[in-house]
Amino acid sequence: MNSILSALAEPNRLHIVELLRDGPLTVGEIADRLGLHQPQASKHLRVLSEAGLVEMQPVANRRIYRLRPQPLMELDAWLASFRRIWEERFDRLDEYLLELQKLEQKHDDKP
Amino acid sequence: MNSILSALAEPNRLHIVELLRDGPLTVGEIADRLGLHQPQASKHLRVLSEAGLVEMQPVANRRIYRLRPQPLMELDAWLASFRRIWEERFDRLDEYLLELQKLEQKHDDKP
DNA sequence: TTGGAATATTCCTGTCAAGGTATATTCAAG
DNA sequence: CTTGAATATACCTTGACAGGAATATTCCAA
Repeated sequence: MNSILSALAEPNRLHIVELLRDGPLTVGEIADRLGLHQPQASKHLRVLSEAGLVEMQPVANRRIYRLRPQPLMELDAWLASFRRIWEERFDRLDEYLLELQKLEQKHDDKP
Repeated sequence: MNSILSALAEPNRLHIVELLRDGPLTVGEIADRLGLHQPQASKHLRVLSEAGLVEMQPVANRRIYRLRPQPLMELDAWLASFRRIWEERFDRLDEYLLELQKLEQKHDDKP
């Protein structure tokens, strides 16, 4: 979960993932479209690869990179656990304020 | 989108967000549960706040922090654009290989 | 078999962010 | 008004990471 998020947190890498959403690409094409030098593209792809976000298939000289769905599915599952917050307007602030108040009162009790 | 991801990429901050999923908390409580010093907790909350992931309401001495759904909804929407990839087993690798082959042939044509 | 294209790796450097510590601020209670 | 609790901020140091440039590797074609 964490390696996924930090992989996606880098703007160029996020951009790469978005590029690959439309289909596989070679390193050179990715570097071109992002205006990156080839080594930086390779390095970003390495990070994405270690996070499991992409996989590579060599074809002669080139390396074709494509998305792997699993990490995105994990992220989706994680997000799902928050969905009630916006679907049910789940808040609990009032509840929490009451609890705080109770704690204050207990604190005031002299034993 | 980017500030959201980099905010969540830090393990302690991800943890804070998960804590707040169950309801609002004060800075001190958050620091306690994560085993953080109070200043670090405040700093992480600042980052989360700037990313719009949390909001704060002062109550006397304390600051109560709670989740804000919107950024998580944005993340969800972004993820949605990838959902076809794993729902339809969308791949396009074969397509792409064919395209590559065509390019090779064109490259071989002597004008 | 030699050359050039495509890619990965290495080394260097600068920047940024996180933790630690000290301090400032605000508030309630006595 | 003073004290202590809760929180935010500032400053410093250190480690991680991204970009740049050079180089190694692999493969195809002539």
